[in-house]
Amino acid sequence: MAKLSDVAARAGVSVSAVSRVLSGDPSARLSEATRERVRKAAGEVGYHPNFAGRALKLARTDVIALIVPDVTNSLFADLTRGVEDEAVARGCVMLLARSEDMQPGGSMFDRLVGEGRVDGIVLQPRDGTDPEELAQSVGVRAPIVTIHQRIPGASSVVVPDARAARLATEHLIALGHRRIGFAGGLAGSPTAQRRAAGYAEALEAAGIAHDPALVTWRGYREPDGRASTAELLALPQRPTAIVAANVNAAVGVLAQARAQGLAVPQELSVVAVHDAWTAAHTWPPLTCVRMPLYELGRTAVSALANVIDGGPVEHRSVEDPGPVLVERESTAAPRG
Amino acid sequence: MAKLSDVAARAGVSVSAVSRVLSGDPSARLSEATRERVRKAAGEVGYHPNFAGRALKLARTDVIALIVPDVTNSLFADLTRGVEDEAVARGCVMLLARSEDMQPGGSMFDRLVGEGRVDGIVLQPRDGTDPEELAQSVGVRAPIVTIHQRIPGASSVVVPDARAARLATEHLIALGHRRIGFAGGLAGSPTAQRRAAGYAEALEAAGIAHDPALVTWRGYREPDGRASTAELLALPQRPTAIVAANVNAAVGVLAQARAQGLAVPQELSVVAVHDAWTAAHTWPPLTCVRMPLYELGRTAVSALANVIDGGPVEHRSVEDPGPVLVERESTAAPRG
DNA sequence: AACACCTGATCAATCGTTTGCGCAAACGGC
DNA sequence: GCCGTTTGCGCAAACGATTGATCAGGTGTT
Repeated sequence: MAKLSDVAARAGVSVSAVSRVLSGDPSARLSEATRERVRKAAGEVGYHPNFAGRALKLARTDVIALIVPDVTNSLFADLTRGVEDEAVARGCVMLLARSEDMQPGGSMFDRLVGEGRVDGIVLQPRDGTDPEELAQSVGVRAPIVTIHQRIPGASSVVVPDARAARLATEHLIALGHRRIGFAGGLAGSPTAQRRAAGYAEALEAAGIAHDPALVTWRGYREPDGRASTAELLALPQRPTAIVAANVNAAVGVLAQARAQGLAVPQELSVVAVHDAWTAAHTWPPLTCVRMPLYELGRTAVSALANVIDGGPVEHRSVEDPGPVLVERESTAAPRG
Repeated sequence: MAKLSDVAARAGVSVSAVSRVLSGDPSARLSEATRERVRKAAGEVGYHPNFAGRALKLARTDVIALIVPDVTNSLFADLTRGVEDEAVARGCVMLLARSEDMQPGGSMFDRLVGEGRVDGIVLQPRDGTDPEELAQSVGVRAPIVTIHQRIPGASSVVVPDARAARLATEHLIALGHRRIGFAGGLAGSPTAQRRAAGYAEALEAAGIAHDPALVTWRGYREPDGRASTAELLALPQRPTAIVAANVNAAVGVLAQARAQGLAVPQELSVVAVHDAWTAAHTWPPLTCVRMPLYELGRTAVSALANVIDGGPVEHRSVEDPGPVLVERESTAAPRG
């Protein structure tokens, strides 16, 4: 692989001259003729700056890591694109890692951060992790921004969870539903709490009494949605509609409804927070509230860049675009 | 961040002594007392070898890249785990990249390979890419192993596609089906051809005539499955069952069947090659042939390690475990 | 007493880039 | 024709880890 000295030899100049030309150093005083010769020589030998040499000198890798609980969750498609687009726009490459082996304090975390392989981290903590404990083990060892959740001492970015859940709930109310269940996330999860709050707001605004029995706290996975639904449908006065706090859980809601012989949307309406590839291919296709996850990714990287550059800890919320309702076929007016 | 010289100062020895102790150099002559002091000092200052320094000296990063067409496809969950497990077992970290911006010759490819950020690449070419062209642009610029598909000059690893399709087809034949459609991948795709061959083998073994009209070549995505199904169901003598060459396409098969008012499995049986999270949550849940994708990942990394160490180009097929049929609810005996 | 030899550890060069500083030559003002 | 400034470029010192060569003492042999 061609190096600076190869280019220098070919162009008949010194290594430092080449370095300055190629990095576009504005303070460099070099004649246009020389610059041209250098660029030509670099092209001819196919020069690419050596990553290790540069990283060693600059103490910067231009790599940022995106760590999510499960890389293959279709919900992360948009997020991933957003992170990558913004990273590329800033001249960085994105390293995607699974958070299973990425528990802070774990050996993988050490390899990334401790060995200086990445400049910073965008971290989506696994649902149900304790923020204090997380902050402890992450320490100040690397610039980090969390998404969906705050941990002490680190920047964070969130999406308008409350607004989204409120939108979903209002959609059901507009259809005429009065008894609406909420299949929520884990009680400890901040996103779950914000979404539950949005649900409550919508009910209150419509003058509907808030019945705690209609709210479950199971989690975001498919079996959680199933369990929540079983619980809600066992109520003496069963709901005519369910807001699922997550699209994966919503798949479980549909499954449980089918298992109990309830037709969706005729006998039970279902609306989910989040949209994903899968949502359009369930039966019936799920009405969803699309969240600005692409922008979440871009914003997170932008916040991370600030921290890397020594900026202060900050907390952002992605407000534009806001959540938007995507109507499919899982919601309808209640019967009778 | 602590460096070698910090450890050396604390232990009262030279930098080289520390390096040798910590890297476990067997040819090093150092007293056990010194070794102990060095290890203690390293632990106290929290030493982690600097990635860039090491990479520069050794011309090795211990990073391998996994490049797939779409990171969020649930089919890649097992593959990803396999690649990562084997990488970690060999002391490497995995860098996961999307192949959209990873077209060989593209800027991202240059950054990974040209700048020496990775030691090698496990590449799953996007379906329908031309092997010749791909080989051209990849060149010999990096150790590379492809999966599912061969390109000239590079090692490759595949799974038993023919056996899998044969297994799926035999399952339908055992249920009593005689007129079986095949919703295949793109005609140019090697995996699609192998699967179609397995389908044909099963028919022949059962003494069923092979009707080319029953075989489509649309692709592996959901809309492709839908289109294939529409085509097959429009046949004068429609099939009673369909083998989908891919689980995503199978979702499309289900959707189209539903759109045409056909009950699955009563009026149409569906079986898919590949298993994934989604397959258990469609309606009805899909009968699938599970492929050894985890082992595919491990094998690919192992083959890549060989190439990196200067070994010859080789082509492997993952035979153990073989494909296995997972019966769910989308297949049944034909009516009447 | 002279010699080789082994042990335990250090010296110094090297990987490829970046960058502060120095040094000529050219230039302009008087 | 002298001096100060600008222009154009090269020298050399980092960055942190690895490793062949080297060296100072101690031990054993003749």
